[in-house]
Amino acid sequence: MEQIGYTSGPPNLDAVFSALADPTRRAILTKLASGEASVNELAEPFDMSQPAVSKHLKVLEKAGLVTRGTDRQRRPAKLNAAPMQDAVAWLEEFKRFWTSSFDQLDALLEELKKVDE
Amino acid sequence: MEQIGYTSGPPNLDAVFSALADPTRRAILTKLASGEASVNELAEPFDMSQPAVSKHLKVLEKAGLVTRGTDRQRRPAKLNAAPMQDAVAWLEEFKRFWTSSFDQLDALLEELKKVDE
DNA sequence: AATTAATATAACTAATAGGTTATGGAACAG
DNA sequence: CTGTTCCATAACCTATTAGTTATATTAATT
Repeated sequence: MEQIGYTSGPPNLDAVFSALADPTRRAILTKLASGEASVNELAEPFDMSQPAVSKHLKVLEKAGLVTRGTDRQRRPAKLNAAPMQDAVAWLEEFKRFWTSSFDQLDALLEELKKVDE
Repeated sequence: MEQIGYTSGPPNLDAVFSALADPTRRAILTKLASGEASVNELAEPFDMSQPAVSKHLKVLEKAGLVTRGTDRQRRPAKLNAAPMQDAVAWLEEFKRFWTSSFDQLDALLEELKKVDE
């Protein structure tokens, strides 16, 4: 048994990091953190057309960060933060590895000290 | 006094997330976690030309994730993980906010329960 | 001084991103 | 039915990205 990731399917780090690389999309996600929102609601604060926001939502959907519902004519966007765990996991794994390199360096430096004594 | 960020200058989240969105660049960073490396050393494992790697390094430099040194003709790349803290900070802040929204929802649900009693 | 090695830069290409306006379609409201 | 609201899609534009090959630059070697 092998732990593959926190989300179903392969963790698409490219898509997640890429989705997070745009300030409009980060703002959308932040807004969605307080609850579902319709496309128009999301578009309102931005100096941007409705289709532009729809496109951003599609990018977020492909990254798995957003799902869409149905409520009358509205297709409210809902946050799914799970894929962010993939990003966090990569960063933490990186930090762990990086730190261990540092530890090795520390060990090496300790060795060198001993030789000096 | 206000805490602006963990790195000097404005935390360029766009550049950092964008830099991390490419698998080649993540691999380069991972390699650099074990120590400096020359452009050729970095290019070797990839089926990719040297100029392509130089370009990736430039992207990483602009994101502040890599600095370049000088050693004879080599210009070794060195990891600077600090800007990753900006990404981590955004994700943690997001998680915090998201969680608090959940707490609010919990509180609301508790309220609704009470009304039901 | 000439050659080699390591890297950068230029010029080009194809694909993708991020925006626009215009239009289409589904779900209501009257 | 008719019109309106909400959203998606199409077609288009421009800029950026990620790669290429070819060439220039810089430092070391002989």
